Amino acid sequence: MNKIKEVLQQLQNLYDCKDWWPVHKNTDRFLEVSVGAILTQNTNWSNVEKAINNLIRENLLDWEKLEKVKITKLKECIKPAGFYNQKSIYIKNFVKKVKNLPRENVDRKTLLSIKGIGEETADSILLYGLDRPYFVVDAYTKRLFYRTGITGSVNVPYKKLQNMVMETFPQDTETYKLLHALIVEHCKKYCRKKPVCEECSLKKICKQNLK
DNA sequence: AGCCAGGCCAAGC
DNA sequence: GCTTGGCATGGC
Repeated sequence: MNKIKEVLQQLQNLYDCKDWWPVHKNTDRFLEVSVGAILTQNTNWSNVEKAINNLIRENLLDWEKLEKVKITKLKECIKPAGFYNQKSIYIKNFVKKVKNLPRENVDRKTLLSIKGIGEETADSILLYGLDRPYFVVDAYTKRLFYRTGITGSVNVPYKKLQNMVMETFPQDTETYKLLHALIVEHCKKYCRKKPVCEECSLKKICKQNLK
């Protein structure tokens, strides 16, 4: 039997996740998701929220405004999200490249050509900002897949993990949003860096338990 | 008081 | 191609 199906189906039985990338009302979803995806690189979401709220308060969550705003001002706003020197440049790079592109022309390759946007950030933007069917692989995914025995190493290349999911499940945006949400939910609660295996519902099927 | 969080890039093998 | 170090804040 397929381990990846077993684990993810189990998660579906456990959690009731909704459409989950948080966005504010009356904002450009594509822009807000993109900025959020950059800001959340190796960063806790609560810090990202502070940064996004600063941007909204300063009326800067807007393509034109972001392009024109002084870098020092941008840094000030996003400071709570950490790594603000590089992230401010990443946001500028993104806005400059994408602002005048028709959205149907924004594809994975385009995003990856922007300095500051790697595979996970690109796929997050595509899935949550543009409703394109790309499964997002993150640190949680790698960790969960490794510990449960879906993969044999923590260091499986991004594309390989993504393909595993995309070949196993329907190529459908709602499916990929749900699966990612389930993984995050479970890993935040149980499959943390320091795992809480005793209370974990995957205990019976997880490789960790067989040791 | 450390450790951790929804990565990415550049430099060095 | 793969590994390593640097980047920064706020919450627990």
